[in-house]
Amino acid sequence: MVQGAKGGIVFLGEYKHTMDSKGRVVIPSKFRDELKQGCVITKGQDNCLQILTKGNWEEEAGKIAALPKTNKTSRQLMRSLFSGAIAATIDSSGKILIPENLRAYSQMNPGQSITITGSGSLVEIWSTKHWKKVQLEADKAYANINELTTGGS
Amino acid sequence: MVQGAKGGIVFLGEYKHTMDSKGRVVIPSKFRDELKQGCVITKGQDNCLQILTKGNWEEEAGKIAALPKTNKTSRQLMRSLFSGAIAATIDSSGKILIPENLRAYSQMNPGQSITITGSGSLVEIWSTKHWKKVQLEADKAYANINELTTGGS
DNA sequence: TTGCATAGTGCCATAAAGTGTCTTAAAATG
DNA sequence: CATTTTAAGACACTTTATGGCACTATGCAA
Repeated sequence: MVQGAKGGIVFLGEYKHTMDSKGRVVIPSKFRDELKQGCVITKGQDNCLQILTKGNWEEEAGKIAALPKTNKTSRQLMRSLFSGAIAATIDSSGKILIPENLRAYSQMNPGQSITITGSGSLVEIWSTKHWKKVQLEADKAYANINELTTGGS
Repeated sequence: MVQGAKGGIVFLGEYKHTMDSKGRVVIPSKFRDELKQGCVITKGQDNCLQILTKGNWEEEAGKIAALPKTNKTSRQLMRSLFSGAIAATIDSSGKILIPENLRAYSQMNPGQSITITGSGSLVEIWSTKHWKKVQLEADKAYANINELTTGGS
């Protein structure tokens, strides 16, 4: 809920771009203002990557970092979250570099099409090939939810 | 805990490097600034090595050293921690030497691939072979937690 | 002691990866 | 339709990773 504070749901839309030969992608101009003070890229569900604002990241990471290191599960959570994350900044032409391990995770390759989607409080990046599949499922789920919550606010 | 405060979560990402023929490894450039004033390498959990900043080491070691020496378990803990630790400095080309006893502990050999991961307040070094296993487990643990706390907060 | 073997250190050359910036073309805006 | 903004690709430049080589320090044996 805290993450809803200030400008919670700010990222909307779907954008198709191309990863350049060095593994960089252009961030849609509508997202840049929110992200330009710094952001963190993490591994998301279903092989996508997520871009979090600095604020959202700190909230998320803070929770995990506060866990006791003596506990094995805590250590695993830290390893998974922190090793799969990277701080990034948008360069003067609106691009960010996706590190090699995250490219591998999300199956993005230089020269290929990627899709960037706004997802409320965060941004997701997908290989376009993968996005198409996921989108179908998402639309289907949305139709179901609609039935369940008919008229829902 | 001090590490949770502000600059606590500074080490992020996953880097694959090679141990050179003399047992040295390159520290990823993103970690160097934080470590260049001196760091300590220790035996970590799960057969990894950890690199702590000087500050974190002193904090950690202080806690252990404060334990009652009359207690056998405390004495063992001290021996294990202090005998397995070594102060290190990053050389002019970004490398540190991993002493032979720590290489043995973590099963790293000259010429082989090692993986260096950021884990929030500390850095971990793994033989790549070993990391792959640990990473799977860690990701699984993270996915489980994520399901339970969907949406966070 | 001297010589030898081994471990550790420092530095350099090369190649690969990452970064910054510019140009052109396409798209959006008014 | 004119103007502005954005995406894509190209290129030069910088930084980083790796391997090699030479030098030093240390311990051991002859």
